[in-house]
Amino acid sequence: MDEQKITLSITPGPPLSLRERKKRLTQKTIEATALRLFKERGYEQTSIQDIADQIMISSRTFFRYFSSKEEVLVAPTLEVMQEGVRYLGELDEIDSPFLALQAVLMHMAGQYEEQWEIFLLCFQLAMKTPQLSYLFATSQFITEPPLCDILFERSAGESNRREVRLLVSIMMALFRETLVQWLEGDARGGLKVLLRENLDSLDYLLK
Amino acid sequence: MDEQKITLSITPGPPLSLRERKKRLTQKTIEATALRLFKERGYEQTSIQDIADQIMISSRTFFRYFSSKEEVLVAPTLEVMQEGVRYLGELDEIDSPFLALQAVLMHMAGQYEEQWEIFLLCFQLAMKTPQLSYLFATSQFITEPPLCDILFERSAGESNRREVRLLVSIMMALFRETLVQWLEGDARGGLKVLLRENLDSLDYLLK
DNA sequence: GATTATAATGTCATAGTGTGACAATAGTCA
DNA sequence: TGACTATTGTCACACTATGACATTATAATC
Repeated sequence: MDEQKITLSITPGPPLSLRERKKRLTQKTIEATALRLFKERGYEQTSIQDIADQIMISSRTFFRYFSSKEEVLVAPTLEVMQEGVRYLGELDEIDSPFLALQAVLMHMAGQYEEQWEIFLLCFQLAMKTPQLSYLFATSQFITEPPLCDILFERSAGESNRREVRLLVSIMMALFRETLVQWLEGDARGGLKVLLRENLDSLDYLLK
Repeated sequence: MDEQKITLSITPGPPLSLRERKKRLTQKTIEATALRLFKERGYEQTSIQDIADQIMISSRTFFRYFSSKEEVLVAPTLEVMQEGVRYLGELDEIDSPFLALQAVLMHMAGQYEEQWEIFLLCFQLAMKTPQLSYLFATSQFITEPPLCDILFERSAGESNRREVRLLVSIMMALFRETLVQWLEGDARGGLKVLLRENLDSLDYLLK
């Protein structure tokens, strides 16, 4: 399992320089340490200084990797979303935007399932801290525009921009709701299965 | 028009005490002043102290009315959403959750149209400040649960909780997207008309 | 391998957000 | 008027976030 992960992270680009490797390491170390402390003491009870002290960096360095304290919690979601965008861009042919999006969501669901522990932790932290409840929406605003662009380009003629945006926002909402339902059940069971169920419910719900 | 507004705000409850009237006044004064300064100087360039100085209150008092600087921008939206919840609760009969929600959204659209200047300003501020882009989603998390509760109670037997939540989150996403489309066009034209169009698009979009 | 260039980090100073504790003031009700 | 309570102001404080500049580590060139 570990080998596969390593392979996956090496594939893009030439062998990483020492600098790059160190940067990724500190980034991941910050993320892991922050999440651990958030879990142990709570989000608000953990200061940037606490995190920085644990791994012997200055608090200034923290902000060079994450633009805010909250971003640590958003980062994992953002990565999955960007992977989803990449996936859509590499689809061979886009017959229907609706079906293409379904494939993208399924792909993202797979990512969530792989790293379910991290996402469950982020979710539980967000639930405990009202200030963070918007956390799931934030990635959406970054992800929707590129998804719309790709879909509009690749399926032109069939649909206009307004409709594509509407479709994407609805599908992302469905995905977010599915995700929440899954995490509320402590990520037990398959996210993909739940997603399939909710997609199938669409037909008769909107009558 | 003004009389109608006054009537509406007096109707619930007995005549307001001096204290209550003063509280509402300062609340609205803070909101109006903050929005004006945000517009003039920009959101980040306006400190709480700036706002407090303008109306001669202490910055401490600001935080007694708004729990954060951002909340000033969310407050107007929140009011509309709460009004939407109230409206749903007072519907005579809920034949279909889907149709009931359409009525709620139309009602909320009316509120937005009435105060379009405020919402347009909030939208434009959110667009200029990346940190605020999530702003539209935040009200959603407060609104969706009560909507779901009412719908589930009043239409029991026909649908389960999972499906109701799915429906609500999708409809709210549709509304949010419609709202953004409207505000991007500087709130010209009717929001209700646009909402009707987007609702009608639903059928063939999800195929 | 020593020597520049450059990227990353640390240090310091600072503006601003948000909160608790308590004193001072204003409104309420007898 | 006087006692009671809600609201506000003052003060102190911890924390977030950023700019400027010095310091250290890596990269690249000879």
